Amino acid sequence: MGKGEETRQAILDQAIALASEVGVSGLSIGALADKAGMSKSGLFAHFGSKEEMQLAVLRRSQERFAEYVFKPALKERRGLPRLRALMTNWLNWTEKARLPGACPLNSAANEFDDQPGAVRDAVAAGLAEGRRMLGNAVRLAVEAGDLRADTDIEQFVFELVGIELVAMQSQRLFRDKQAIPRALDAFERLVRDHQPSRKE
Amino acid sequence: MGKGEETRQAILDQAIALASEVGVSGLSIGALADKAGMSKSGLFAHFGSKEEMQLAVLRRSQERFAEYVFKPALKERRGLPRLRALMTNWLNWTEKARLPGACPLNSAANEFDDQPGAVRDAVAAGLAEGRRMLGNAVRLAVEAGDLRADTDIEQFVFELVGIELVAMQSQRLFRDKQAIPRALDAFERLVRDHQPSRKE
DNA sequence: ACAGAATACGAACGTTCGTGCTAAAAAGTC
DNA sequence: GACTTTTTAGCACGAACGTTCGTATTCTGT
Repeated sequence: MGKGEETRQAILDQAIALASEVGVSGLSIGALADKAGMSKSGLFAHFGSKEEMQLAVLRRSQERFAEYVFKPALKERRGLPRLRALMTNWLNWTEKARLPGACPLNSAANEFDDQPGAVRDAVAAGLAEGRRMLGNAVRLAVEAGDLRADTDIEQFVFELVGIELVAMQSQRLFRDKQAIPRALDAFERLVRDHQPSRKE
Repeated sequence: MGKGEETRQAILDQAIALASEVGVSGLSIGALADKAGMSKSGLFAHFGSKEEMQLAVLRRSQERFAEYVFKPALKERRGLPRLRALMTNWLNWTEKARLPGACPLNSAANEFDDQPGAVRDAVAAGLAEGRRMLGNAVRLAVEAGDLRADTDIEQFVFELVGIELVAMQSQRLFRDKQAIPRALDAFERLVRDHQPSRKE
């Protein structure tokens, strides 16, 4: 890895941290350059445009997300244990990744949902992939017999995402210490509702 | 109502619409002045500072929210019917209010959760009040015997908010037509889980 | 109709925005 | 160690940002 790629990665690490506080659209080249300890134009040269920088930040965020949420969950047994691990990793990942603020992907989802363009597309694709992988974990839980066979997987994922979103709002906006416990309670209720009947 | 107050209200109506597309922090005085058909300085004089304008927009959004979500729900019988009305009104209110984008309060919640200051405080207070009123409706449903007496009201509201948030993300980011039906399904499942036993 | 107040405008402020251009410094290659 | 390529800094640009100020216009009460 040449010097260029090295500093590029360092920039992106700072960028993720900054974006988690001010959002992806609030990420300005000048402020990021200051934080990274280099000149505006020097930093700019790595990306060529602000939009390209935003896309790079999103890609990097997604990598980190996979690293902190999906990868460790693979150690758990397919089915409910893995699904539960996914959920708890998801609820804690920004903290584990030492981000000072919110999940950049989620912030960007709110900022760009009405701004057509490449950034919006990337955000949508990123979150869609997250839902897809979550759906896969749910499907495995069904196949393992941990959830009822007639479970509506998309609906299940839909509700999981809702639990995550409200937990983040409660935690970040209201500083509610009970946010994660409440989210886990909601998760367990959801699972209980889809428990296979005993005789199966 | 003098001329001043009149145009001030007109400005705020435009501001809510614009904020629903670009967010409350993305709301710039110049762009709003263009949209309102007046000069930057003329508009600015109505508020004295950008922050004051943002606070006015939030207050106005909250009024509109109450008008479209809470007020019509009062026509329904206390208990489950009113709660259901609240939920459907909530899921559709931006459309009913003819906002071109998302709920400004929700956007602001994401933008300001890491930006200490008066705006953040106002957003938190606004959403907290929303949760409180929702909690009140849940409590009435418990008292009416529509929900189990041991219902954890805060937890119930928590899950309602989650349903709303994921519905908005699905609708706005993914243009998912099934978002509202899925949200209503989730709501009915939540209600079913808290149904009083038959013999009571 | 007229005086006084309220409201709106245009111009300009200093700053920051994203983005080029050019030259210096650093890194990689032989 | 010289040469080439890559990386960084410096400077400037036009535009937009929030804000101030002085002046013009429009409203309001009498």
